Amino acid sequence: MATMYDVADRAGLSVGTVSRYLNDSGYVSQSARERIGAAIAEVGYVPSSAARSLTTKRTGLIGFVVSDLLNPFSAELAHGIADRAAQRGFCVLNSVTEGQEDRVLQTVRVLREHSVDGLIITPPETPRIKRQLAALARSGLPMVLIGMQLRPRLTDRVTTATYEGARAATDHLISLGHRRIGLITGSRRAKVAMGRYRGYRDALNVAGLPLDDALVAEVALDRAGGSAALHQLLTLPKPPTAAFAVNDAAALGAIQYAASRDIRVPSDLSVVGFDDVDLAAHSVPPLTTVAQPKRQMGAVAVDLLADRIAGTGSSTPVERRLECELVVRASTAPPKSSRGGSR
Amino acid sequence: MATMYDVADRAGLSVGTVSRYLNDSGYVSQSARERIGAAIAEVGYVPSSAARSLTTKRTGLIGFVVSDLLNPFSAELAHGIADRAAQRGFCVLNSVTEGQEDRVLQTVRVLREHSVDGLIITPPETPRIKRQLAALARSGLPMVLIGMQLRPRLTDRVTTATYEGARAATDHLISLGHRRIGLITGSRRAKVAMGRYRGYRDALNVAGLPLDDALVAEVALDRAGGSAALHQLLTLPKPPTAAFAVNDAAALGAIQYAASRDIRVPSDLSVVGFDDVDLAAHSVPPLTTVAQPKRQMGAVAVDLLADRIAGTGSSTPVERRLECELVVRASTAPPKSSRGGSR
DNA sequence: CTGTTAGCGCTTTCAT
DNA sequence: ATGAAAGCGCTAACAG
Repeated sequence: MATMYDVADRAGLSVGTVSRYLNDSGYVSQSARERIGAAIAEVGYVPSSAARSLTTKRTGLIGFVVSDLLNPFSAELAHGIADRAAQRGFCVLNSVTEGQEDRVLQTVRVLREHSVDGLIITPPETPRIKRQLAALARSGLPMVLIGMQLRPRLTDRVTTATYEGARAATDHLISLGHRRIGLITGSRRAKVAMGRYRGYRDALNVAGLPLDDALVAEVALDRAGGSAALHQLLTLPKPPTAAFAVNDAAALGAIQYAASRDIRVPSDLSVVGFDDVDLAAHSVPPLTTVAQPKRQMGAVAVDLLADRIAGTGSSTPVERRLECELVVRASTAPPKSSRGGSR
Repeated sequence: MATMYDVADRAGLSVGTVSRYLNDSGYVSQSARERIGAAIAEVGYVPSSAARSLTTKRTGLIGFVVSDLLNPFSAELAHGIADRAAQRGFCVLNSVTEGQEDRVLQTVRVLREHSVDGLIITPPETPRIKRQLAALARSGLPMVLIGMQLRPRLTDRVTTATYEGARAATDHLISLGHRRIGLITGSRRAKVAMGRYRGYRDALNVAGLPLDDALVAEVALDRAGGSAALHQLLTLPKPPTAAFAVNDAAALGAIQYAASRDIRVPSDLSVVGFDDVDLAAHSVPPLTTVAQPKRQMGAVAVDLLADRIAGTGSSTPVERRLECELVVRASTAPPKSSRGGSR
């Protein structure tokens, strides 16, 4: 493997000059540039990142810690991260933790041994992890969290406006003319579902609609749960004409249940989901849902991290909140009873 | 950041001893071990990978070049790779090329600049890429290809037994009692489809069934193509009672077409796909299909690569061929005319 | 069993 | 505008 010395020799110059040429630092005459360029090509020189980082203290590597890349959400995130990272001259090391506490910790150690310049993490929110992450942040390792919050804010963070997303979803149903709207959620007390619940509640409030506890079904947020929830909602004395599920899996489960009962979606019942997983576009009917800007979240995370690494950027932790987008597809329509909906 | 010298000082020993301790090479007395262990903890020492790889010429990094991580196939592959890599002490740098020739080349350069110890690649098979890859292989960079073949065999490779998979799929249909089985494929001449076509043909042959050219529909391998193909097959004077599509997208398209024509799958028509994409398990009805052992492919690729990097392993390129598995779900059944099928 | 020392390939003053 | 030389932190060979 050719080194800088080979290039320097071939060009009849010194390594210092070659180095300056490579890094665009200091002066290099035109003739030198040309000779160096030629020499590099001739000897097939490839810089050694190891040697470089030994002196610069930077590796150009960033780590992305995520529970699972099969999940389309994380996969999109990873893409967003990788793309922007490449633009900014970084390579990304993704590591998968399957949501296991010890794997998070272990993976972070491995990443540190590889001297990553920074970390992007979407971690399970366990106390132990939070503690470890806090320690890491204090140690000065640049990092940005996606979604999670750290006790005293010590790192940059990117989140999405799920509250607003949930409101938009509910508003959409309301503007279609629905007056009884079911909510399919996990525990209302769970942090993740919190914002979505509030969005639903406030949308109802603002529209002057009553908040009926019977219309809130708390279930497991998967297909089976969604099915069960809809069953529960439809056996109510006054069943809803629409349902908002706080994730797509549950929404899809609800649609499935409806199909099995010969309830037509959207003519008999409107359904809205949340997340925009890719199945959502292919369900029958295609699901109206709230999309999080996954790609952009990744890009923003990288920007935050890169600035932090470069020493640019605010001295205090930054928080970037990204908008969600309501994607209207075919699972929502005005209720039967009120043809024409609003307006 | 503490260095090995700090540790050595603290322990009252020399860096040589500390290094041996860290690498389990050479002798280190028990008392030394203890003091070093303590010293490391006290100063919070973390080895510098840069310095290490500068001397060892190894980074512990491997690159995975793939067109797209959103695709569940690649995602699974990536998981398989990452898991096994971690076990064998490697970290993986995945880079996405979106199937673009120049991005493959560029990404490989970036990876080389980061001094990866080896590469795992699933590339688009263009001549230019093949040439570049061949050059790379000759340069001595350990690499393993997944799927693709290089002209004179220069690298390790992992493939799957698609021929056998296609035979199994066809045999399944035959054993169910089907006698007229349509094939939905891309160009029979295309390399990828070749093995699958042959598997279909040979299964028919062995069963003593005629190979009817009219039953082979060559179309684009997507949903629309699958739809069109089925339309074509069903307007035949003697339409088939089953169809084998060489990928799931086409199979799903066929099922969709059937649904639109009120043809019941599987009672009126059996359909088999190939790939086992995750939609396959969720289609209506769930699709019988041939699964490739994606996870295992990744693991095997890493093993091959790691051996190559370690200098272990055969001196000539190795090829590992993995079995496919027929996943029987609900899109196949005996034909109406022959209740009970075989036996 | 342990210490010494020469690089590894590059960046970065400091001279020139 | 360019060259010389001192490290960066570690491993490996060699001496002891």
